Amino acid sequence: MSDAAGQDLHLDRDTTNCSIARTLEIVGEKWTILILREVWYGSSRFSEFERVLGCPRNLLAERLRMLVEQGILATETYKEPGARSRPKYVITAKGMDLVPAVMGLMQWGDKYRADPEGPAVEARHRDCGGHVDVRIRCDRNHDVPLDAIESLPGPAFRLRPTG
Amino acid sequence: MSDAAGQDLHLDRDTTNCSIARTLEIVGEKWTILILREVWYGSSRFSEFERVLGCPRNLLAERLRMLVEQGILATETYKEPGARSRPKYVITAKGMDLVPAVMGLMQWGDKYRADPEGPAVEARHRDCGGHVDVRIRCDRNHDVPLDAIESLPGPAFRLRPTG
DNA sequence: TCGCTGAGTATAGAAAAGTAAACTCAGGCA
DNA sequence: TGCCTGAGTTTACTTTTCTATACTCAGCGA
Repeated sequence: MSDAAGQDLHLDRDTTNCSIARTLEIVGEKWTILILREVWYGSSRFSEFERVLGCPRNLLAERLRMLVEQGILATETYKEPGARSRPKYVITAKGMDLVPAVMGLMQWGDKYRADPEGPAVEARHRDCGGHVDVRIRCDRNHDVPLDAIESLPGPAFRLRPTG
Repeated sequence: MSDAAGQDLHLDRDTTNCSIARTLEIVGEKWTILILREVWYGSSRFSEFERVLGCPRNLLAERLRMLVEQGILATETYKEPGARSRPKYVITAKGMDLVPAVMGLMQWGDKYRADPEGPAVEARHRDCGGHVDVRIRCDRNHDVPLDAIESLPGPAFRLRPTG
């Protein structure tokens, strides 16, 4: 964004260790974030995901497998009376850490793509009932406006191998 | 997340007006977020995107067209001395509002998928140099821990048409 | 032991998305 | 006039996703 960033994060940087791209490798496929949304809203069973998402079962199974493999969801078992034990999916701490990203998407949709009445779902602070939103802060506790964020090369910054 | 949310945001809700899904309709396709990342890091020209992303031109053209159509990017012209005017792409306020979502993805990648040395890019507060991160706050200015967020039906909440 | 149920797997055909490479087009300049 | 360049378009091919349906498998209860 800044001139400094523009100069330093230049066109020859190695983009293979980009944190954004690496996250998208895991959650960037269709359905994945929507599955997390449903977990977050309270679903945990295969049939629940299938019903509310209306997504193909083979893709659902594949995405769930990947999310478990990545430690974003974990499997537990549940047992309805008179039925055998079956697996269910619960979110892990690693999965919870995706909440800010997903809430960021939600906040943008609320602002630019909501129905005239407003959003379909509201996020609130359980303790005080206040409406929550996603903000950028710095470690000196300033609220950082979007245009005051500067992107600089970090410790793993590399140039692209020439060729 | 909460029991209340689990009860209310149930399996028969209408998911067609979900803000997360609607945002993903626009930025959920491959390359789109990476294009925004590059705009954010300072690129603006077709050839710059192509070079740093290594993505196919037809998709790049299509994604840029969509981002402009959605008002996330805008076209301007630039002119190198001795060359004719050509288009370039700049981010709009609507596009800047996607920064929290993208920084959320970045933050997760920094935490769980970074190289041993650390992240490739660091975001800082331009005014104080402090490292920035994405946080959830409520409108009474509490810092909201991820497990204290409650999702409730909003004004546009609807049940799915039965059938 | 038989049927039922939730949670999948298997498979096949159609549509959408992605990739690679060749081609176009406009205008400045030699 | 003809060449060069950035910014695309076109086309052909491959891969991924989607849809639909059929099938499996384990264990509880009748």
